[in-house]
Amino acid sequence: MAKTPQHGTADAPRRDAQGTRLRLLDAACELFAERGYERATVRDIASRAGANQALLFRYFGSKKALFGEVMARGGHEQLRTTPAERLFEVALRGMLAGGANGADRSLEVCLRSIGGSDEIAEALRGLGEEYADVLATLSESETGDLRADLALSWLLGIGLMRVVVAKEPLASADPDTVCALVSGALGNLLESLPKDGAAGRESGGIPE
Amino acid sequence: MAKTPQHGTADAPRRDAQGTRLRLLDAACELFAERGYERATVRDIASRAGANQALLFRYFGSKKALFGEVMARGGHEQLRTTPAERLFEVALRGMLAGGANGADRSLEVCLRSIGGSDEIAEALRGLGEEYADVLATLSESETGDLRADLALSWLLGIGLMRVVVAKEPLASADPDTVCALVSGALGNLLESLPKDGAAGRESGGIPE
DNA sequence: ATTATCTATAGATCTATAGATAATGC
DNA sequence: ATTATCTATAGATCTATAGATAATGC
Repeated sequence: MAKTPQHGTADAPRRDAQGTRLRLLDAACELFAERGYERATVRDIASRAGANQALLFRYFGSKKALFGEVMARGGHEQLRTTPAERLFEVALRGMLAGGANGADRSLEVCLRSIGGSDEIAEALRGLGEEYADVLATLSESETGDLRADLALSWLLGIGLMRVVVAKEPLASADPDTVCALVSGALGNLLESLPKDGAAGRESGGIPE
Repeated sequence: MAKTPQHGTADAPRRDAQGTRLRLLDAACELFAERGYERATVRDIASRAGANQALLFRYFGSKKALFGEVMARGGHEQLRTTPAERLFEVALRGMLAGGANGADRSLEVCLRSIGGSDEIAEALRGLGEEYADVLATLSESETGDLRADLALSWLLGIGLMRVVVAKEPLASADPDTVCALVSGALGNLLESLPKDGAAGRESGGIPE
């Protein structure tokens, strides 16, 4: 029983500040997504990271600061790398997958943390702002911003009922089926351009 | 300063167990809706009710039991008194009003309390079950139950973004505008009956 | 005498910090 | 010697309870 390595990887040094920091960040991301901000205690997080609880404060300062780093880390690559017209479906599929692959769990983390503190609501508002801004470009309507908010609301509501509340049959529904139903209903909302192509538009439509 | 009545109503007796119980229930309903289950402490609730904190336990046993009574009290009259085809709009308008009139705040309370404990998620699942069951009767599709869940998800997502997160422009949007946009997009989802009236249906449609 | 109300406090968490311990690098 | 890690605990909440106090009804 001598030399038992406390950490998962085989060749990790016994004292590795950067490694411990990263494991804490990973553990926090998981636990925040599983239980939300409030219910994931710093001791739980440190325990899952195989680290001492005091190190969490040494490396991040406070639990809130750790939450901030978790939210910032996902980096919202999804937002930057996904073209606007595909963003909704990609985000929806990520939510339906529930972090199975390397999906961005930022929205999920927010959903589970709602009501915890005002900072959490602000974090979700900020994240929602970014998504809605992109979605708003899809609609040329005067109410494009509102339509984008409504689309985002649906996305989050589905995540809430499926992932957090586990309402059946939605919780076990096939992602393709859900996507098809939602996309169909949402088509009319986001693409305000009449499909029959009313005359008078200056820039010609770019066919796919 | 003698004889200062501690309670709001003028002619209330100084010792009134039933009255105190009711004030506690009202205060709990308000505070749960404002802050969610976790952040509304028993001392806050007792304070708003103008009662001693110990009475809350005497009359309800525990904070969870009080929450249960609050959720049960609304009685979901909305569910019983509203015809299925109007339920979605009525519930949506209630959510958009945010308890301004005597609207049922049960869904709002749930939304703000999500993530607090498993019992809360169960409460929302149970309430969602009742709403979804009614909404499912609107669709004759094979996926009617799923469609109902998706409609309910949208309703809750809108409540989440508007009431809890306060995302603009949704938070300040005109209820009529929101209703029109959502109803328009949802029409295709819930009423699976083809509008062009495919032949072969046994019961004749009842015209409005 | 009954019982609605109040005081005081137990007991369980949870975040955060101060200071001790021990593994590494020079 | 430096610094990653650990121990112990302060300090702040919050739910819940035991027992004292005081307003009502007979």
